[in-house]
Amino acid sequence: MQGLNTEQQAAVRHYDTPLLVLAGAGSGKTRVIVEKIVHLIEDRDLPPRGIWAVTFTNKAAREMGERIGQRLPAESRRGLNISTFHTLGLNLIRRETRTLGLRPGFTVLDAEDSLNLIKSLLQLNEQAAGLIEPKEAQGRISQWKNDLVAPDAAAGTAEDPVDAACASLYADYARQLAACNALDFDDLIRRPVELLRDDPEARERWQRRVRYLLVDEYQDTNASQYELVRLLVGPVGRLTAVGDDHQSIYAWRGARPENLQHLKRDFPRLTTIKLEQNYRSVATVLDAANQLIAHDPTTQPKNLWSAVGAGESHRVLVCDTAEDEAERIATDILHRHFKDGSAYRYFAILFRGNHQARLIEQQLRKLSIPYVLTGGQSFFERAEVKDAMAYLRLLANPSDDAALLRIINTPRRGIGPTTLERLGQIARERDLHLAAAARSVAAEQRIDPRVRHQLEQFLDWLEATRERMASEPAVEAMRRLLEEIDYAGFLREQENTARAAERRWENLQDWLEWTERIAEDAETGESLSLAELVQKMSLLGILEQKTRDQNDDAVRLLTLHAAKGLEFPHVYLSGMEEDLLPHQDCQEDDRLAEERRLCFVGITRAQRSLTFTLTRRRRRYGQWRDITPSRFLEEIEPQLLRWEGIGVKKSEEETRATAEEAMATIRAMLGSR
DNA sequence: TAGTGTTAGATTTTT
DNA sequence: TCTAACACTA
Repeated sequence: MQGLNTEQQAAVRHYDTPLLVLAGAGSGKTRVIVEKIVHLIEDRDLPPRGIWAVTFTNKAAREMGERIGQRLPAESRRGLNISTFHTLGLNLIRRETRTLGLRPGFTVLDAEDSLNLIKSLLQLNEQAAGLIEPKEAQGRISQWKNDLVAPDAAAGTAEDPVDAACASLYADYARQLAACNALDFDDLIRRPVELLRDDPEARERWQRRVRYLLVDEYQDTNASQYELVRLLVGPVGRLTAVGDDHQSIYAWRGARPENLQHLKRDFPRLTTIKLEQNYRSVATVLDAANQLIAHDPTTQPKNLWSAVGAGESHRVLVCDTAEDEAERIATDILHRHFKDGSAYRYFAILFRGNHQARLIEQQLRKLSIPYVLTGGQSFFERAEVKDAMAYLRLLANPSDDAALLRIINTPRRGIGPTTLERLGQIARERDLHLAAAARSVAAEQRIDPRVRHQLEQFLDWLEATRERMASEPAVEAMRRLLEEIDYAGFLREQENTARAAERRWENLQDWLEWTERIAEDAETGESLSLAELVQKMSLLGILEQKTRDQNDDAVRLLTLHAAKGLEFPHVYLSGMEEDLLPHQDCQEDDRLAEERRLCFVGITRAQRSLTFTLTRRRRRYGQWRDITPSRFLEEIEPQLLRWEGIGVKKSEEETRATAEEAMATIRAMLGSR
């Protein structure tokens, strides 16, 4: 309890009724959750395995685990359940596999697999083909799933042809997933909810297991996640929910910030505690944040204050073009790095859209400023990693059609689209998964003998490998598998340069090491089965370890969304312009309010200094457009802002002069050492 | 199956 | 204006 303020202590101690902690930005909410878990174990004598803490990201779960590790010795925290919503769902499904009508070794499809599946189903569905885009259908189906609407119910409520077509596709999709013994991400929440809702015995079993539940970032829960919370906690409601409606920025993907309000409705004995003392930022940063968020009509008022220090007013840099903006940010950082000796990692540049990062990256590179770009999609989508995963998945689950489709001709085995098309037909006719269809075809005359031979060989090889896997560590088997299919050779064939092939091969080596770590990492110490391993890996994503390695001294580039939960001494908020922030597609009330909160999140990331930047004109889709400063700047009191560069239109020459001046400063500083 | 032409669309994203 | 995904052709 040491070092906690009165409200924080109250939140930690509160036990008998459900609790909602409205935790303002930087108010030490993770600390409260961690201390509360310690309190539950040490003072309330709850067994660790009865305590469940749920987060949204693996990163948050890991951090929480680490912080608990610093507070409690291993033996007193053994069995503690700290995980993401999805991992919690997966674990529940694993224990209830049969009850749910799944076979062991079921697959968890990622978004890309699910999209591919939808694409292929779309072609077959006469009602839907041509009428809808795969992405659109995927989004609609996901919405239904998150709202716990079954396919037939969706069909029943569909109001227009597009909706009806989506509903019909939803039915196909559900059927196909069942046939493949596969689940998508949404199912990891939805299936447990349905089970707990419809099966009183299962519900009781789980409510006994969950003696206390803590949920982080409650404003980000969607309808099914909230339902899962309710069902796990039962009517007694041993629950602490921590959240902040001011930081609700994910409504666009199904989050229901009103779930904060619903808690009062569903748990009448709910107690609410507000945390308003901020431990992160100087006063001027909080002033700006408070003033801005006061304009949000959809959220509850909250007033952040801090004892960190007064702080200065915030600069607003008005730049001519986006190039100019990028350059001024870069030179500014360079200046402050050398002049004030601030490490590069103390700076973060935030933006609304990823495309804005491009120019900034260029400028940083030009000035040799080290940076890391968080988020984006590059590493996640690495084909080589997805291929390897698909092999593992297919070995664990022979009916994983998505995995089979991905790798049956990778590397080339002469099994092209025509063959696959025919296989798909046969599979549908006889109600088989693709591998089984291939097996039955191989024994028949319906397909070109050469292709038939290829198929047979592939299936035999797969079977042999599967048997071997039972008696050998998965990673070893996987190494051998990659040799056998000469994946390295395949990469060399694919890539133009040997270097590129080399790099991708190295990615795979990284992946293998990572796999090995996960295989051993099981809490029990015993190694995981292939199916367990694959399931766990599908939820983790290789992204995790990569970002971890990047603790070096570098400027951070992030989207506003990706910045949530982080803090930096010096923050640059770029593109403070109408149509960018707020984004042009978010002019309607609710969405506009969310844009404002996004800006609020950006501001509250700053510990010591905050710099807004904007341009006068920007190229948009090839057209030059005059820019209006963001309305959000007007919602902050003028005396808090220090505008620089208004009315001064910089010439090319002057721009260059700025850069040269910066370089001269640096040379001087380096020379004087 | 690689190579070329055409067209839409261009926010935020975790699991 | 640029890109990426697709459909079509050789």
